[in-house]
Amino acid sequence: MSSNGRLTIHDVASEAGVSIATVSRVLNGGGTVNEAMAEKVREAAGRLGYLPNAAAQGLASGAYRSIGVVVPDLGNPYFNDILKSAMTAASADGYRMIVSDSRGNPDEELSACRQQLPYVDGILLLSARMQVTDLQELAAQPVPVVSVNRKDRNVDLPMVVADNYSATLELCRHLAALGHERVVYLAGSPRSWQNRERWRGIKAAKSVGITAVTVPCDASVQAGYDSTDEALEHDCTAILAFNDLAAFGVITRVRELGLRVPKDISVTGFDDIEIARHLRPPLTTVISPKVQLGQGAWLSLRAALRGEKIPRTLPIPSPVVIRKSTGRARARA
Amino acid sequence: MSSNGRLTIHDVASEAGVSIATVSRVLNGGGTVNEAMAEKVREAAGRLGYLPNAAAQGLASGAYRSIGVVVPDLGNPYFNDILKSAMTAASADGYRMIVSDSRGNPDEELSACRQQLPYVDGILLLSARMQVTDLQELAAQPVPVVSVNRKDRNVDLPMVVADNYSATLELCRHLAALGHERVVYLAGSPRSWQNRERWRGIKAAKSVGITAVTVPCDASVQAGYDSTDEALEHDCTAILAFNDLAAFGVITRVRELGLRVPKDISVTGFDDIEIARHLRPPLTTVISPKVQLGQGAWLSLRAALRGEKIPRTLPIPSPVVIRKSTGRARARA
DNA sequence: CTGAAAGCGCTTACAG
DNA sequence: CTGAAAGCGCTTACAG
Repeated sequence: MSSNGRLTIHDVASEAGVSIATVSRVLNGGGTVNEAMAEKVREAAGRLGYLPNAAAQGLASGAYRSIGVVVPDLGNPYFNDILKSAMTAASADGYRMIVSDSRGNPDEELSACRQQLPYVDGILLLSARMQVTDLQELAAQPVPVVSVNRKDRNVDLPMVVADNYSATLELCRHLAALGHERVVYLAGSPRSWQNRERWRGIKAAKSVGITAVTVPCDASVQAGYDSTDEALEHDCTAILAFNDLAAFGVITRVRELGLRVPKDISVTGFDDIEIARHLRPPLTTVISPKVQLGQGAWLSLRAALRGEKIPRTLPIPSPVVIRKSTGRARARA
Repeated sequence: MSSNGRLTIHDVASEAGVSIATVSRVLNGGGTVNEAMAEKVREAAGRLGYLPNAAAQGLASGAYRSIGVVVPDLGNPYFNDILKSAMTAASADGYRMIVSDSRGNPDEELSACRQQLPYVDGILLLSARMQVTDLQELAAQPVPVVSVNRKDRNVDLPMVVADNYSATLELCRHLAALGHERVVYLAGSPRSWQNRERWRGIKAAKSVGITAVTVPCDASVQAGYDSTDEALEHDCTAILAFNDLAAFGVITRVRELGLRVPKDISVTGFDDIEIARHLRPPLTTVISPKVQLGQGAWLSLRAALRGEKIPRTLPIPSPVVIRKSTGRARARA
């Protein structure tokens, strides 16, 4: 046993009376080993409770079996659900995850990636907010990187994205069919690709007769609550919130003002988090395919690690869920 | 540059015309180095964009600068908030985190810890559900482990815990003062230490005249919703939900049944997540000190890494927040 | 102050 | 089939 009290491959080797090379072969399935010997090794390893040092394995083999994940905000359930799904898939393949929180800061995002590069096999980038040139820098280095929910035509990286644009356009079609013409979009962060895509979808809805204005907001209940008064000044019949949390805030405030949802005003969210269907009225929203995004991200990264050819963009559909927070447009003032 | 395309310390050394030992000293501040030489090294490292391989550093120095974190459910915002807070503190000290999700499974919890042991400097265990004997096994090995929100008198581990017992007792005192006598506790997982502590607090409230029965529930909106009918059969005047999400479900269901909160029945939660104050009525709950738990966990672990003596238990107060979902008890049937 | 060398715990050609 | 040895990219006594 080494001085710091942890077992090494030498302990197992001497316990089993074989060389460390044999121990390594038995435990990793490399080469062929005499079955009796193999059994002795397994037995010794089991008795001692030996587990190989991953850092040493990585160094020796050149494969660390670990991937770095950079997240804008670990406190946001949306990212956590994607992270969880990716982690489940990755750990089934024997990979562990080193997680960094960039606190929504583009610089920290890049520096976290750079730091991880020398000792991970690949990197998963969730909703990257860094500059295009920084993304290009990452695309140029030898460690595979997969970008989730951020697409850029000028970046050569596998990109797994929810189809925010089509989803939002679909949401608008639903509103148009209910007679809505003038809506307000409560926007998320301008650095967020998803926010830009949603706004693009809303603008495209002009083709179905929807005119929209933007009011700055954010991805929280409080932000939705706070932005509602300004939204209502625009004499709209529907408010499209950046996400479900903000929509929750909108509904709370709208009711405080004595208005009814959806009779006086329709409200929509985005993501379909658990509480969406429990709100009163239940929220019309868009299902953000978090599980598929996480799995797709891992599958893309794994393919890249194996040197397989993969499509540059993997768009994942985001279906609209119509509930009770949207209804026929009232006549405007 | 090595064959896999990543820079090594040798690249920097030859670029700067010095030995790798000198590069190491300059970059780590070990020993004294001639300033002109040091400048050349820094310049070369900067120009090449060199970053040391953490696995190699860990192997050579015996300190991996990484800690393992085992979480029951990465999809639960409660754990994420603690994780985020601990990560912020740890990364300020130069430590990274390897995160494992045990999916609420005690066996996976233990095996995740065992796997991490050979290549991390310490382990953070959130709301461990494993058996006492397994915890004892972890306490016995050389890598420091800190347990968050799980206390056991028979385990010799630093334990950072929210004072669930006192908080729940306090919550009951508040209800007693409003005339409540008979309440229902919608319980969380029986494997959860926090659940057991909350129930202990409620039982202790017998001293202030509160009688309670337990109805099985869980930590989600849906579970709260589903358990409400059974709770109401117990002819109580207040329902104490395991957490805020469940309380949300309770309120939704109670209103569907035509009852008013708090006029007909009082409802409380636990955690004070963001939506708690946005519910109608705003929820009386308990602040779960997630930030302090995360920070406290890191400080304890850091102290252990430094070999400092630390108190075995660090209890963190959980203040009650009284809002509008609790009111005077109605006369019972 | 600086460098050559040993060593961290593994894997993997290379001999035999 | 098995072991001795080189090497992964670093750090750190040890000489000088």
